[in-house]
Amino acid sequence: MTGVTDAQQHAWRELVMATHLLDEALDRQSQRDGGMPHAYYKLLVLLYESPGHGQTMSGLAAQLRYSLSRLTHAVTSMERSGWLRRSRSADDRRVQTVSLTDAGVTVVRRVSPLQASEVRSRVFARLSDEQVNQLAAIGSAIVAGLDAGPTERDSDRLND
Amino acid sequence: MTGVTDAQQHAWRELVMATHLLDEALDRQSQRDGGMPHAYYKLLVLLYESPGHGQTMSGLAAQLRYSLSRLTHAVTSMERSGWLRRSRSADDRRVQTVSLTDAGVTVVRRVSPLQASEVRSRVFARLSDEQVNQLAAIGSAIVAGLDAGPTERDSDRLND
DNA sequence: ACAACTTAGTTGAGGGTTCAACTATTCCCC
DNA sequence: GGGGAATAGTTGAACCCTCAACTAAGTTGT
Repeated sequence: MTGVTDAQQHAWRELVMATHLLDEALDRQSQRDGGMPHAYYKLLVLLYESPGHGQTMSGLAAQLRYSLSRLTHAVTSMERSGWLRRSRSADDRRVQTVSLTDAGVTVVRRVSPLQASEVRSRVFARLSDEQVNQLAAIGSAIVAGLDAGPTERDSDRLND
Repeated sequence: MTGVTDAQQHAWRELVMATHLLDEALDRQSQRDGGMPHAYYKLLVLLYESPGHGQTMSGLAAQLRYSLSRLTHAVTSMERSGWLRRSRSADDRRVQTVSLTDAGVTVVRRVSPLQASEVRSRVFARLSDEQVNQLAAIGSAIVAGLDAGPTERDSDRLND
């Protein structure tokens, strides 16, 4: 008795398909407009919104929920592309501070309106204001459920 | 004037984070319980639910919204793993029919309850019945907006 | 002050996905 | 019935991500 209702089953399938299509659409658009995967673009945007357009590797990884390894590969690649630069911190020499270059700032400013327009026309055009609020609530519940790794799976005390 | 409201912005960020965490969680779980990425598991499930546990490449690709190339690579890999088998159709020799092996059936039956339990405890445990219905509606609106590729992007007649 | 531990980040191998080019078969139709 | 065009699927290279092992620098306890 796994106890998943039909309504849950249906919602689940829609959700999984929606996330699949969303990921594809985002990647394709970031690739087309910015020449990078969406995961990289999110990193640029986060840097853009950070004080001084810069942050440490660990800080970025924590906010994006990327592994440090993934972030290292990403930063290495984007550094080659000229969008950002690394610099070792003076007081703690393990720490790398990553910051946007001018080219990085430029690309964010160029791509983000395109991204916004696409999001608006392909997603929000079909949702009522009420659904937008529902989506925010549901999204944050899902984030809460998935964030911070696998806890107890078998014991499962939450809902018996 | 990109015209994205604050509420939309907020909902968007929750949605993007939720899909990111969801993808990661699904992949990690499929990898742990079934030794394959979630995209592969979805393919097995679709085959499992198909008449005779079989379908053509194009049929699978269409229902999963995978490219044929992706599907070819996936099927090649899963054939090596022994979960499915290809066979060329007799009447149209371009067509490949893919079908589950006994091992494939077994792995679906073994993994799916684990998957369901995880989904229930990590996602649906935090959503009310009403939110489940809202999620289904929102998910299907998003699928509708993203399915069937980029149409007009600049003209954007839907909402002016 | 030295060893053990923790924190910050890197590396490389392995596997998955995309994209563009390609083969093979069937359809259309004149 | 033969020459395009469409359909079905494959291939290989490039790129991204994961995982496990690793280096380097700081922290702690004694």
